[in-house]
Amino acid sequence: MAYKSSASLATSVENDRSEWLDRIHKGHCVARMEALPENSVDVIFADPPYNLQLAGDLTRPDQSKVDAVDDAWDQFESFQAYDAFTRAWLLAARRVLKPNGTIWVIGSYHNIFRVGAAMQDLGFWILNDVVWRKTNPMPNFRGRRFQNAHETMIWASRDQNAKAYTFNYDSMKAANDDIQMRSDWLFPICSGGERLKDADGRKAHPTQKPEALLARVLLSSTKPGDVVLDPFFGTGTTGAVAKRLGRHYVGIEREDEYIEVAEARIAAVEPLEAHSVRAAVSKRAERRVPFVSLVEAGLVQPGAELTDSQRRWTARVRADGTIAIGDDAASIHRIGARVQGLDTCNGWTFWHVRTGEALTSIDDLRRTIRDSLGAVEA
Amino acid sequence: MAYKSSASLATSVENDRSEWLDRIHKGHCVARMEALPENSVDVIFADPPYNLQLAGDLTRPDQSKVDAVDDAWDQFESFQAYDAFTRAWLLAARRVLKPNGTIWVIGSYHNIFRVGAAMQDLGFWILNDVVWRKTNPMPNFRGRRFQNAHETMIWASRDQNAKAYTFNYDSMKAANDDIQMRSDWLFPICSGGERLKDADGRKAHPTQKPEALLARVLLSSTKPGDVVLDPFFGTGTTGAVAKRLGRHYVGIEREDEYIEVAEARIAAVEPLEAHSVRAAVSKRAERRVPFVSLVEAGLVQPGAELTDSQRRWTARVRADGTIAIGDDAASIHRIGARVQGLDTCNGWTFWHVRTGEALTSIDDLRRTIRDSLGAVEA
DNA sequence: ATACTAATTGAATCACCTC
DNA sequence: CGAGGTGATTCAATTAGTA
Repeated sequence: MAYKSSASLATSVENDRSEWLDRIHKGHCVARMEALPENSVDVIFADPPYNLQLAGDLTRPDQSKVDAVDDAWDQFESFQAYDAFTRAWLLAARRVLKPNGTIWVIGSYHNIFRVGAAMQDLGFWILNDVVWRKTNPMPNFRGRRFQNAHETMIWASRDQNAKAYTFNYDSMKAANDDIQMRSDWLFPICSGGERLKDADGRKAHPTQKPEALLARVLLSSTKPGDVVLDPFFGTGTTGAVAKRLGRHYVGIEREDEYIEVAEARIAAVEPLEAHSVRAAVSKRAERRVPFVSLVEAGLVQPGAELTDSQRRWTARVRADGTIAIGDDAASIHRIGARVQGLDTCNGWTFWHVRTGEALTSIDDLRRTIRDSLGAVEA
Repeated sequence: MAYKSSASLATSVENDRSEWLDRIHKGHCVARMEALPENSVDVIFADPPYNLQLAGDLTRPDQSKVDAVDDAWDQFESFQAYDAFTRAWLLAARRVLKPNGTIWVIGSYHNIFRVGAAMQDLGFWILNDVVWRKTNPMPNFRGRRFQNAHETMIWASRDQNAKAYTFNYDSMKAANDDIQMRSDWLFPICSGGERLKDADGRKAHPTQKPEALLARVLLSSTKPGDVVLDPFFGTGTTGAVAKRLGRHYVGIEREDEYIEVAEARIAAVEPLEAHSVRAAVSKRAERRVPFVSLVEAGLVQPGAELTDSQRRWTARVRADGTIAIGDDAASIHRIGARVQGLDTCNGWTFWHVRTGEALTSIDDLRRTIRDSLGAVEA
């Protein structure tokens, strides 16, 4: 154990938890983690650079420029350089983790596959991958891909054989209307009053995470009094939520600017009373069911005819969930509007399918789907 | 091209698509893909095995077998073997893919991170990761983890610079009630009548995917008549959906048992009519109509005034199809950009003509021209 | 103050054709 | 093959501005 035989500072931090607990440590994550005592941390939450590799500028349809994450800390020369960085901090993280500790790492498709593979290579044992579905993600402005509407978190134990890690199954289930908590979570992105701003009103950090996300992470996998380490502390969301929930935090951050914001933020946090440290689960969103789901579910066949309640117009259903009159194909709403010469139309109530002599509104068919979805957040 | 100089079978399959198209090829996926002509496939859908204990599927680079064992070192060994297997089939897949082709790979947290990292290492360029959220996933019986309620698909182009891959943005958006399709999709798992059973009533394949999932994959990223390859064909979901949607399929499968089921299944599929399976037309694909055509058609008179929707600026139409403010004449786009102080502007949507008190966008006039052209051509 | 409308913004790997 | 012109493209929330 390199640590025990090293400098007096290291010995002192090991002997006196107050010297390194509930504090932000300035410096590089690897060096600072190496200075912490091994087997000392219950949970790690890590939000490492995503290595976005953005090329040119991107403008919205109104020609305004998208504020890209172009900070120096997100730039790597190559995948190899990113992998080396990833392995280095994961190794240092594993050393400070208790044998029954767990680690969360969040990322996007740009980096999460490399991170996940490195975690497996280093001996971490993946317990779940958890998808953060954003209620309000940024659109895809050029229409060249699917809207990138989620990020991925990997939750892993230190070792394959660690069986005594903390998972508060019952509180997760209770918080989720007595249905076990799924691996896909729905939260808004961090904005509004929660989003930290600098003196000029600009966002203090480009990638601040919502507190609700961190709260569910900590409520699911830590106990009150546990030690939570965040090696990419930023503006301190992990620390703020940990303090509020009665957990200890350890933050590591390189940028003075972020540290300053985080210190003030955490100082203002009032810990909840012990008995009220419970899950705050967002209310279930209303289920939106797109028309294509009716086709996919077989409730409406491709090629079937839709008609309005007066049987004045008919349109034909296509496999991709559009409907067509002749070669004019678009959504149920657009076609409904077009035949009536209107700007808008609620296709759900306008269009019907024939069932024998009678007509059934496709809105009624949608109800069938909604009922079958049951507890799943749409 | 190694292929062209190889055996006569290979030459014949290259020369005659009917010898390898809409067929199931029995054998190992790598060997069978190597026997297909390069640059011949539009889209690949791959559902590779991810049971790390499946020794039979895993071979070292030298093709020697790996013993599946479960202590830590051998776990590492089997990761190595799994990576070698993954790289081998991905390389073979990349060779048969057209330059603007795309590939879908589905997996769970057991394997998807290794697969994704390998794809990036081999030069594939990730376009999206798409989450399949299951409406009815298997519960976590021991209550030691979150319910594993999703799987992950990676969608990638063959090369970083491939910009002309197929993505039916407008189809996806129209099918989703005119909101762009997100990266998280909600579908039930494959069960009930869709789930194929053997003579004893047991499921014919352990990981049969729902047809609705494949339908959205193919409707989003292929055109009618495209060639879809599935190197882990199983019971042929990809083939059945491809045939139904008017796409060609190529299946590769090792097990006779699965091939038999798949053949019968696909034979029973009735293709939808052509008009039901076309993608919604995108504006990008529409015939280009230059502004001067509106002048030539008499829809806009030389000397007429154009104005923006707020009536802030006006420009005068000239007989040559340019527009002018004072002596400053240029295209509808250049002048639109100039008055707004922007780099670019879509003059079609920016400029309007006065019709009495109201304004009509010149884009609407263009539609008139396009409609009349369509009548001539169609 | 209140209600409505307009503007802003968020981890983004975001054209294509012709000359 | 590179330069330059044409022209396609956004969802949910918050915040600012206006009546």
